[in-house]
Amino acid sequence: MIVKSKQPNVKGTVPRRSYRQFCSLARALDILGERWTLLVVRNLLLGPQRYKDLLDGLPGIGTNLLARRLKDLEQQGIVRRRQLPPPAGSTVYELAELGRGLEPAVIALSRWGLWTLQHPRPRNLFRPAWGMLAMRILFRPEAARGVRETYQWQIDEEVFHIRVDDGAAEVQQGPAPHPDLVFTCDSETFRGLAARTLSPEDALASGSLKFEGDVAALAHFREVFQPPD
Amino acid sequence: MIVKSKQPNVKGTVPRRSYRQFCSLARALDILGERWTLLVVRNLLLGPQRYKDLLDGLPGIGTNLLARRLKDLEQQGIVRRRQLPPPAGSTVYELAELGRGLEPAVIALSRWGLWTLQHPRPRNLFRPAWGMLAMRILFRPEAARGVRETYQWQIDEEVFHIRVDDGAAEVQQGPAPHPDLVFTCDSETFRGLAARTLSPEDALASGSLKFEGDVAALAHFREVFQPPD
DNA sequence: CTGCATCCGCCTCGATACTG
DNA sequence: CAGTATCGAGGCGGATGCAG
Repeated sequence: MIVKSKQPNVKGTVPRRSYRQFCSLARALDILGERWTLLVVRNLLLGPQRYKDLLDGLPGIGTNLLARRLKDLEQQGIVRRRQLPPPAGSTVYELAELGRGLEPAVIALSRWGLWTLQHPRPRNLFRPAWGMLAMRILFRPEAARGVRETYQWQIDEEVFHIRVDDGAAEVQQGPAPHPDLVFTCDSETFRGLAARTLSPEDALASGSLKFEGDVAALAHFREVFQPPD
Repeated sequence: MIVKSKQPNVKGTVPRRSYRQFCSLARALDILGERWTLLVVRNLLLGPQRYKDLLDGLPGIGTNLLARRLKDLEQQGIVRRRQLPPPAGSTVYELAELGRGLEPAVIALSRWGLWTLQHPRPRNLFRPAWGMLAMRILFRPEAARGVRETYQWQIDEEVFHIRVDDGAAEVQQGPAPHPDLVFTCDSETFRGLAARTLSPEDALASGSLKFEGDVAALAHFREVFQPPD
């Protein structure tokens, strides 16, 4: 005789599959362990996104699956659905407190995965937003003591900024009010920088990477975002 | 026309499902994101395990799935298969360098998941080994400066130890040579301690938790393994 | 056009049985 | 003890439908 461990599957109240272990890792994976879930969180770490933005930023996800993940994440209190004020009026998804608390875990997993970028797969896509995650990985809090600067990155048509404030760093999409430094490059160059297969020196020397701003700020940036070698 | 992105699926050389993104998080999840994989790593973080130990420590996993996960993890260089020297002679699985590098990510995810233990699910199982993971989470490096002690935990029939060495902590299964402190309790008590629904004071007062050793070491332990509140 | 819902084929998962 | 073989159920991926 087969005993169903799940409820009769009332539509909308599906009791998610669970490891049924009293363990914080297992419980975390009950919530985040399904396919695409952590990648949705990754994309939302840069700021609120519309449904369409998420679809574009998650190439390969099915539109149905994205909808389901967002619904689950919202129900779990990780993601919040919000209407932008007029005249925009569009709905955006953003991380709730619980979701923002995932940053350390996302960073830790990404840092572990850094080695894989040395062995690139043939047909892998790249988005500048994912490269900004690498910036978050390379950030060294102890080297940022006393530093209070904002760095802006313009990669092709996309803009991001990093706000460093004395040991803390925040990476967000969009321009910053008064950046101390503005970098400009194309997506290909940024890809190399993020994967550390292209050194900043070479990129600056070849002109594929340009910067505008104080030279002292550039020195700070290079000091603060250094690989742990 | 439908283009198959995968190879003809030759047995043994299956090209694993991939997000196909040039992103360290996506690549990490290509390797670790499938069901049970990180839980296998969690169990191996406490030391080498036989196949049977892993099956017991991962209730709910199918034996076929465990075999497949171990094979994949070994091929990825995360897990190593090793024969114990005679007279034991049994095969054990242990983490390779790459696998040991996963500890920060596992800790980070577990720490995020700690809040879930306040809302226990009805039929969730518990193993002392999972509680030792909580110990690793509660460890505060800055409070362990200058501390160089070993704490042993005897939970029902299982034994673990924690070696603290000036800002670093290592949690392993089995007894320690010369522990500075030995705790003894049953699984139920330990579960409450790990979930922080039972305070050490109450446990010691009620006698469900006993300790043997130096009182100064007990003070150190309490200082070093404190919640971040 | 955005923001989903529905449908369908395939592949992974989970449970059990079985073998060296 | 240490796995392999088998098979049904369900999650996933891709295409398409549809309402605001």
